[in-house]
Amino acid sequence: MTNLTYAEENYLKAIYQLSEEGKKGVSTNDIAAEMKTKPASVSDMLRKLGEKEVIEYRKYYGVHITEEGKKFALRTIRKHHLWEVFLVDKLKFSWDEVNAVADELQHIKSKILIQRLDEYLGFPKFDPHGDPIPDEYGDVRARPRLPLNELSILDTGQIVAVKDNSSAFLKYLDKVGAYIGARIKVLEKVEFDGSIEIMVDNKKTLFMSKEVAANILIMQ
Amino acid sequence: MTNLTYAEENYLKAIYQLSEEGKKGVSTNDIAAEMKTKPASVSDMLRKLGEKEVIEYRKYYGVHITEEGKKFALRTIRKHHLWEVFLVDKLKFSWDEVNAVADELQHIKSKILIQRLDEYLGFPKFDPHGDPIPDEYGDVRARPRLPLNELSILDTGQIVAVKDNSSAFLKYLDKVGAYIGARIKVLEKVEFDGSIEIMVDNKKTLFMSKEVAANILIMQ
DNA sequence: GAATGGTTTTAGGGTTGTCTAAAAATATAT
DNA sequence: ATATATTTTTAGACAACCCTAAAACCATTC
Repeated sequence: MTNLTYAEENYLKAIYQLSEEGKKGVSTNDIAAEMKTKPASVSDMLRKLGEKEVIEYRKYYGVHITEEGKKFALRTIRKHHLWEVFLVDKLKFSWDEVNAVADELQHIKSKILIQRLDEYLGFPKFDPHGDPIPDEYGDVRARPRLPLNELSILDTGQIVAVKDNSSAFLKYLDKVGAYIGARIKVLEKVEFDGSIEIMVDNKKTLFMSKEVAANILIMQ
Repeated sequence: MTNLTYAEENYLKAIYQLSEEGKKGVSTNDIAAEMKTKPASVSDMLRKLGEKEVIEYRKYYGVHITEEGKKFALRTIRKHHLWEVFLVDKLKFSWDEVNAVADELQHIKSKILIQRLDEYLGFPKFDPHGDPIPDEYGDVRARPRLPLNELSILDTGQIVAVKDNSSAFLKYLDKVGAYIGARIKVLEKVEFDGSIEIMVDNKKTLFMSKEVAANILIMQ
C-alpha cells in the first residue's frame, strides 16, 4: 500500500483541487503558486508522485490525477474539512481562522480517529465554508446548482458547469475569463433587462446578459 | 524565538522525562532506547539541541536540560496530555489507545487551539493515566504523595521520593532496583507484619518490610 | 598503568524536500 | 517559419533526519 509523506499529501490535495476547478491538466506553475513554492520544486515532486502512480505525469504537459491519487486527495480533504467542523462547532473558532490549523491536523494518520471524530460531530456533510465533505469512500454530496441569473446581489459562488455547450458560448466564456471553477460574486443586477455585473476571482468585473447568465451554473 | 522541528520536540520531551526520572544527566544510550533510534542519531541530535540551547551538552558526559528546554518540553507534554483527555473523554478511546495518536497531535502548533481545547475539556489537571498536565506556564500540580505502605493491593504508582536519605537506605534501594521514577504495583500485603510485595516496572517482584515501605513516597 | 569492555562520537552515505541558476522544451507573435 | 517569450526541467547545493561502520573516549579490572 502506497504511503505518502505530509508534503506529498499536500501536493496531491492541491493538484486535485486545481484539476477540479479547471478540468484540464494542471500546470507546474499553478501548483507552485498554490503551494507557495518554486516550479523547480514542483517538478521534483511530480516525478515522485508519478513514480507512486498517484498522478499521470508527462513532462512539459501538466498533470492528471489518477483514480488512486483521487482517493488519497479525497481522504486528506475529508480530514481537513472534518477538523474544520470540529474547530468551528466545538472550539468556537471563526470560519476564517480554521484553515491553517486544519492544514496541520489533516495529516494525522489514525483511521479510527477520523471515524470517531465524524461520529462525534454528527456526520456533517458540509464544512464551515459550505464545501462538501467527502465520505469514507470518497463520495461527495454535491451542493445544489443554480443558474447565475437566479443569484441575488452580493451572493457568491463558483462556476461549476454550463448548460449551453456550443463552441461559440464556450469561446465567449473563455474570452471573458468565466471558466469552470472561477469564484464569482454578484455586484449588480439590472431590473430592466435582467443583466448582471459580477466580480470574477476577486480580480475583474464582468457584465453579462440574462441569457448568458442563465446558462452558467453556480455552486454556492 | 527558537523554533523546534517535530523530531527535536520529541527528543526534548524524552530527555525531560528521562531526567525527571533519574535526576542525573541523561545518557545517549537511554535516549536512543527511549526514542527507538540509534546512539549515533542521538549524538547528532544532541549537537543540534545544544546549539539551540535547550540542553547543555558536554560530549561523553550526558545531557542536562536547560530552563528554556524545560519550557519547550512541558509545552509538548501539556499538548500531549490534553489531546489524550480529548480522545478519551470526547471520542471514547480507551486509555491504552491514545498514546500513539497523541504523539502526532502533540506537534500541532496553534497556541489558541490548545487554549480552546483546554477550556473545552474543562481545564483538566490530570490525563487519563493520572499524570498531571502542566498548565500554560509549565507549572505542574503535583499529585498527593503517599508512603508506599499506605497503598492497597493492586494499587499502582510511581516512586517519586524517599523520606530517609541515609546512604545506607539509598544503597539498598539502588540494589533492589527501586529507583526514583520506577513504576510499582502492590501485589500482596501481609497483615501480620505490614510487609508488602510489589511489582517494579512490570519486570520483577520485590518484598519489603513496612519500615522500608514507609520511607518510599508514591505518586498515584 | 595497561588492557578490556562498554559507551559515545565521527565519518560517510541515503532520503525527503527545498532552493538558485542554467538549460531545454513549448507557446506565441510577427 | 523563425525569433522571442514563457514554462518547465535539470543540475548542483543545502538542511533535517536517519543509518552503518569505524574511531575515540571512559571506566574498570587485573
